[in-house]
Order: sequence, then C-alpha cells, then structure tokens
Amino acid sequence: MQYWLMKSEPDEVSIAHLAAEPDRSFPWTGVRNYQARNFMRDAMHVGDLAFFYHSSCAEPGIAGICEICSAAYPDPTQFSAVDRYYDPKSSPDKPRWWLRDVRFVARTRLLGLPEMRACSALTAMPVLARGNRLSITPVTPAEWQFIAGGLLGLNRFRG
DNA sequence: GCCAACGTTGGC
DNA sequence: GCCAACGTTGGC
Repeated sequence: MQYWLMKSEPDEVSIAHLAAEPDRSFPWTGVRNYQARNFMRDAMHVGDLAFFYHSSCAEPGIAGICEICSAAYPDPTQFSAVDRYYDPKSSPDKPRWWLRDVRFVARTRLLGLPEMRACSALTAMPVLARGNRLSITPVTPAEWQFIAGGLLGLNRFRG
C-alpha cells in the first residue's frame, strides 16, 4: 500500500468527472514520461490511494482522492494513429506506455498550492518543487496523513 | 500568453 | 556519449 499524487487537467478529467460516475474505472491515459510510467507500471498496487490534483487551471491544487483499481496494462491510446497520444515508436507486442485505472473515492475542498507551500511538513513534496513537471509522484504516509487527516479533515485518515 | 524548467531527440 | 535544439509542462 502506497500513496500517490496524480495530476490531471480538469478541462480533460476532473474529480467531478470521477464523482459523477463513482462505479466507473477511469484509465489514466496519456502519460508519456518514463518516470511516471514506471510508477504506474511497477510501483503501484491495487488499492493504493492518490490525491487527485488539478493542474494547468485557474486554481491548481488537490481536489479529491482516487483509488488505483487495476493492474498495469498498455495505454491503448499509444496504438491509435488518430489519437493525440499516439506513439509511432510503440507497438502492441512491445508497448512503451502503461497505465492503471482509477476510481473515485472522495471530493475534498480545493487545497491550493499556496496553502501547501505554507506547510513546513510538505516542503519535500515534488509537486511543490520549482520546475517540477512529473505528473505522478509518491506521497509519504506522513504527508498523506498531514494533508488528508489534517488539512482536509477527513476522519478516516486521522492519525 | 509568457517563460523557466525540464525531458527527449538526433547529429556528430 | 555529448550536447544543442526542440517541444512540453504548468504556475503565474
């Protein structure tokens, strides 16, 4: 069991989309960064929890929680020539890009970047590092508890 | 829309 | 295997 932070542009997939279909599995398509791929392919487990982070939007920050709900499998968008995430160097017998499905767990209040930056307990989080672009990053148990149980006040994550 | 930071590509 | 050029990310 590990914790994660996963960035999504809410114009494409937001926590509201997940909340609208709480029983649906959403494939986390479009990751084209090897480090983020390796996290999904090799390090995640079914049942892991992730902060759902809204990026490239008016108010970037944590907007909810989702759960990893599938094993790793090849991202189908890499094989489709008409898809924006098409990768001509990939092939079905040797896929480059792997993903997981996630499903809705909870919406939270928007925990914005400035508030996160103000917390000394969170200074090591990659999402707060200058110039960080990695869309999937690990979250330590202490960070998870501080945010989920503390800042967001979710009882089930109180320590 | 700007632009700094970063990852990837490809020529050599 | 170096590294300049390029494309992308993402906060502001």
